[in-house]
Amino acid sequence: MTRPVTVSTINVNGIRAAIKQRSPENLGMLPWFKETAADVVCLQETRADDAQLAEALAPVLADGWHLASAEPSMKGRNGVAVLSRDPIDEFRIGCGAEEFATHGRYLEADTAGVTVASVYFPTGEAETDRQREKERFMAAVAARMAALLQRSVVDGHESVLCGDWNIAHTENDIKNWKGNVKKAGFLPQERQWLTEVLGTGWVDVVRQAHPDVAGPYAWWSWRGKAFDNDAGWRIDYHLATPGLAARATSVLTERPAAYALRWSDHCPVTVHYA
Amino acid sequence: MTRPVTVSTINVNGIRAAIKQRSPENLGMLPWFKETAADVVCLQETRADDAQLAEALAPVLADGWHLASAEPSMKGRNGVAVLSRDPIDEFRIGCGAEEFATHGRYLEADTAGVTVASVYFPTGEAETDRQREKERFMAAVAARMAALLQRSVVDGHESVLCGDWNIAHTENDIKNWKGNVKKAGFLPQERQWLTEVLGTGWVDVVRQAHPDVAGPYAWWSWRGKAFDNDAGWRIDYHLATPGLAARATSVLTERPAAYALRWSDHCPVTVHYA
DNA sequence: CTTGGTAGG
DNA sequence: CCTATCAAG
Repeated sequence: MTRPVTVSTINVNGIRAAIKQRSPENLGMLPWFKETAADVVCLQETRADDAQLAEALAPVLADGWHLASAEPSMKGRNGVAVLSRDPIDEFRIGCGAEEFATHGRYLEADTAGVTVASVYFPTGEAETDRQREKERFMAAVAARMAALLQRSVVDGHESVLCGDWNIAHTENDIKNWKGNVKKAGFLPQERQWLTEVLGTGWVDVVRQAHPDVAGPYAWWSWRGKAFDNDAGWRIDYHLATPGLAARATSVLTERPAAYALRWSDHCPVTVHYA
Repeated sequence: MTRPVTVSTINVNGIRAAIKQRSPENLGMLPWFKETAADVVCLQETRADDAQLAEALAPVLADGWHLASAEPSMKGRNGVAVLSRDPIDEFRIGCGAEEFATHGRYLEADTAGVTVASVYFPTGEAETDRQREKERFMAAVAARMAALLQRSVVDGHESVLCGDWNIAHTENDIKNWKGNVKKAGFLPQERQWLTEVLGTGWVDVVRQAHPDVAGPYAWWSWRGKAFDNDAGWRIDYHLATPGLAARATSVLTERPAAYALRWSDHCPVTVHYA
C-alpha cells in the first residue's frame, strides 16, 4: 500500500524553452531528467498544449516516463503536468471549480500508491480583478484539499499537492519581505489563507525540514542580479497529508550553481517519502 | 562637381538584430562597417525609430559616419536610413506621396556630390489590398524618379536610388522563376513597371555589369536550404541616372561565405562610381 | 529579463 | 525561419 516515492516539482516557465540547449555549458532540462532521483515530477507553466508538451518531452517519454497533462485553453499560458516512472492509474483535471476547469492549473495523478497534484496558482495583482480571480482559485483549491485530507483520515490514502502557489507564507519565505507587503504573493490575506490551510492538518514539507531559516528559495526573478544575490521567494511547495509528510526523509531545493546554468526562473524541489 | 563615390545598399532586416553578435564566428554587421570600401551606405528595414537606430549605430557614428533616417510610424516595421562618411548636406523624407510620408520607406540624402536614396518597397501580396498599396508606392516612386532624371538632364546633378524593390525584373533575377509567376515580387505588372522605369533612362547598374547571367542574387529566405542552394532573388537594386551609371567601375554583390555568417536575409550590394 | 503568440517578411 | 511587438510573469 504505502511504498517509497520521490516527488519533484518545478515550474518550467515554458517547457519548450526549458528543454532547449542554451549554450555549450547549459544543456537545458533534459540532463536533469537523466540525473534526478525523482519517481514523480510535477511540472507547472508548461505553456504548451498536449501535443506540444508530448513533443517537447519525447526524449523523456522514450525513457519510459508516463505523462498526464492539463492543457490550457489559452495558448502559451499556464499548463500543468505530472510525469511518473510508474504507470499513472488515473488522473483528474481541475479541482472541481468550473471557472478553472480548462485553465491548465490543477491536475491530480494517482501513481506509486499516492495522489500527486501539480498546481499552478494565478500570479495575482493587488487590488485588481486578477487578485480576485486568484482568491477564487485559492478557495477552490482549499475545498478540494479538505476532501483529500478527509480521505487520508478515512482510508489512509495519502496525497501531496506540489506546485507554484505564487504565495510566500512567512517572512522567512521571501528575501525582501518588507518591500513586498503590499504586493501580490505576500499579501496578508494570502498568507493568512495558507496559515488556515496548514491549520487543517496539511504539512508544508520543505518548511518542516527547514524550520526557522530564511529560504530555501526556489524562485528568482530573471531581472537584475536577483539570482546572484539569492533575492528569491519560496513559493513552490509540497503540501502533504500528515501521514505522507511524516515519511519525508530527504528534502532538496535544487538551486542552480550559476545563473548561466538556469533553464527556468524556478528550480526543482524534490522530496523523498520513505 | 563629380567625384568618385562608393555606394552600398543593404536591407538589414532589423538593425538591432543585424548589429548583434550571433556566435564567436559571426560578430554581426559592425565588422562589415570597419571593412567596407563604401562611402555611402543605404539601409532598409531598420525596424527601429530614430532613437533606437542611433543607439544601435553608435559604434559606427563614433567612427565619424553621418546619419540621416526616415523612421516608420508603425513600431518595428520598415525604416530606411543613409550613412555617409561625408557630411549629408540635406535629406528629404518621402517621395512626395502623402500616403507613404511616415512609412519609413523613402529617404533622399545629398552627399558626396550626388543624391542617394534609400528605398524600401512594400512586399505586396497578390490579389489583396497589400498588392494595391505596393502598386501605389510604385507609381509614387516612378513620379519622383521622373523628376530626378529630368534634373540630371537639366543641371547634371546625378542620383542613384538604392534599396529593396521587392520586385525581381527578369527570369535571370530569381532562381525559381517558374514557381513564382503568380507571387508578389514577380508579377507581370511589377516586372513591366520596372521595364518602363528603365525605359525612361534609369540604369540597373548591377545588371549592366552582369548581363545575361542568372543572378547575382542578394536575398535568400531564411527558410530551409534556400541560401545553401543559392535559391535567391535579385530584388536589391542600384538604379542610377545614366551619367552616374556610366561611372560604375566596380559592382559587388557581397554574398556571405556561409549561412552561419549571415546577419541579414539580404546581403550588401556595393558599387564604385569613379 | 524571459516566455510564447502574433503579424510580417 | 527570422524580426519586432505584446501581454504576462
